Amino acid sequence: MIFMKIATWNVNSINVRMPQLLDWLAAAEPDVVCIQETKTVDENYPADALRDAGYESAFIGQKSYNGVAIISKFPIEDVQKNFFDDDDDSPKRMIAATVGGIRIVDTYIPNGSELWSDKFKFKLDWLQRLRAFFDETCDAGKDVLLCGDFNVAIDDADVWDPESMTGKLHFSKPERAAIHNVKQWGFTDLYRQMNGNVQEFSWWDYRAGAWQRNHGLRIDHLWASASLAAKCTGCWIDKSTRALTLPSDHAPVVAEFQIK
DNA sequence: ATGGTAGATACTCTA
Repeated sequence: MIFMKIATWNVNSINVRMPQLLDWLAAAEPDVVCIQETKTVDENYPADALRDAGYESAFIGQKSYNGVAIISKFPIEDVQKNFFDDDDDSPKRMIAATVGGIRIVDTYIPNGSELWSDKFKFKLDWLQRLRAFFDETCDAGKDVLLCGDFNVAIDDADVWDPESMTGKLHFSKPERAAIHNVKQWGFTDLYRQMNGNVQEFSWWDYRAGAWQRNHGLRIDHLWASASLAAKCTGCWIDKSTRALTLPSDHAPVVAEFQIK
């Protein structure tokens, strides 16, 4: 039997988080990690240090903001960076690649800022384009994995206080409808499939003691097509990194698959 | 059209 572990982690600056990332790679031994918010231009991406740790990289970054990477112990094939209708000035929020026969799409879905803002419109539009990307380039009958920082909580069990969160950013009707439309392409939420309706979070704001009070949200997700979901043997949130000094505000989420 | 903190860049924006 051959197992494959695939993780998603918003590291909030790959260069700041590099010591923690290397420690976590050694401890958790994932085969693939989809990384978000690298926050660095490609010239400063730590490809050599990751290669020394046993991981090849595909990455697309920019100054200060955004940036995504897929790192893997196995060969990375057929890399696509951003959508076809993006240009050089577009925020770097998507990278897709094939690893071990699985089409992996790593996304840093826009935060949206405020519900009345242009950035929120951009978030909804970006989610429409993500759905179109799957319609145009992927086969729902094959092994496809969508993962990343979705910046959307799906249901009540994904938020620390559903009542106070309803209608707020990350849990408003329009963004939940837009992410649901992406899911309708043919995805299964692996965390829910493997854990039922338990309440657990993947992100805690740096402010207001959110971590200490467990005021979190589950906004980091791994969604699989039917054939890939059937191979999943476990999915968990690794909260150990969030308790470290100077942590990312997001915890890694891991899924394990039996691929043979 | 809030304050709390963290990160990158250059003292403000984004999350």
